[in-house]
Amino acid sequence: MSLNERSDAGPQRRRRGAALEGALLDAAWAELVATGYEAMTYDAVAERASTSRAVLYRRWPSKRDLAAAAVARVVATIPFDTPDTGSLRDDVVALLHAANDTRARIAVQLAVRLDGTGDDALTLADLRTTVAERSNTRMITLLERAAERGEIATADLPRRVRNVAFDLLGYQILATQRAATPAEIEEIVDDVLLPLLRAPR
Amino acid sequence: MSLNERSDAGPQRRRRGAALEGALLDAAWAELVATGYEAMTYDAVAERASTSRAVLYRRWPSKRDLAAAAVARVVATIPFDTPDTGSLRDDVVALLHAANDTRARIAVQLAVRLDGTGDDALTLADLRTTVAERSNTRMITLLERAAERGEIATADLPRRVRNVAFDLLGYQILATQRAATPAEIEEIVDDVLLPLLRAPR
DNA sequence: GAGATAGGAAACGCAATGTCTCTTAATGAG
DNA sequence: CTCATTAAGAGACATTGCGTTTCCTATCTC
Repeated sequence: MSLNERSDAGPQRRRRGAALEGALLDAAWAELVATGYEAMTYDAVAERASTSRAVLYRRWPSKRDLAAAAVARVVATIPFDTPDTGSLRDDVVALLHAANDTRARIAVQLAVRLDGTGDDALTLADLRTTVAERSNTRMITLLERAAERGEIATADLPRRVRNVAFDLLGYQILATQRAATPAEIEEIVDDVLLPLLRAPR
Repeated sequence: MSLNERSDAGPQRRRRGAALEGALLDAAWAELVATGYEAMTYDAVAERASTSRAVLYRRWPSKRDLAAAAVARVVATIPFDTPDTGSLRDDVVALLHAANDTRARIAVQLAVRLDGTGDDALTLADLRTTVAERSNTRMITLLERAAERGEIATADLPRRVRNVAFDLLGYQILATQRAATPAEIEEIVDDVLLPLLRAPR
């Protein structure tokens, strides 16, 4: 007969500080993934985190604050390495696949949904800026490598051009409410980005 | 002492049928514009339309249905003519300006937000398809004219290329939660679309 | 006129939000 | 170790919006 130590363990201990906050945001994230933003409730998050709603309200005065904090924390964990395949096409395809990750997708969808005004708008602007800057710097690196290899004439391109692949992926995700398929990613790169980069200027 | 005829007028008359439905959707649209989807309530719409919530529920069983119907009705009123300026660049800029209209913007934002499943997903898919098809057919016309004028080599282009301007505009609107500026529209056309159309294939 | 339909009003129940009070676990200082 | 402070967790309460139902009666057709 097995002895379940967990259910017979000593009295429950209260979490405090960072450990508690981590557990709260984990629960909020799990609820977002499981049911979406619309259906997420303070009650559900509190129950999932084994806490009371007052604990949540003490930190995040609104549902959007809580959701934004949960997503911001998860976005920071996305492995967003800079690929180096030796070919620009394959580099960008790999980078777009990383951006197609569930975490990034939910972040994009949420950022668009929460068109906040007031204090929380700063959090959302930060979230969008963070995602944009991370993709932007990596795209610049890929373009510079390609220029060095002679694949493209120059890496000195308008911002619109540098961003076009990510913007199209972002729109794809938002318009379809699902992750992009590998074929869709290749379309973006093969039909739009590569011809655009090779266009005479 | 003034006599206020309106308050002393005969008994209020009930609206019926199409007249009532128009008034309901007008009110829903006004509420969407004034406060956004999140803050829109059945109570507010009913009050704005001087009706009861039951009247709304008899037609639209959920908030999203009501919002979608209001937006679909307004989208149909957008003057979405096909420009003919004699220059592809100016044609596309004009077309993007039309798509930047408040009505279209709110439609795009709402379509993305209401990631429906079940019966109402059809309404939303229709809304997205309607907007996409209208822009798509006009873009094809502009491209064909440009090819005839010799501005571009061919109008026979991948779907991704034909759609790139509208996709980028859509993403611009969603990412910033505001209408695109004229400069942003020109960027899309001058930095991305035109070079892409002239790229060798 | 009668009968059918549906608009409008009011009431009800439920769930989620938002708030408050109280008990007590947990931590740090002395 | 004790004591004081902080805040976690529980529970209760009020409000609001959603969703529904019932009833009265305006409106239309025959």
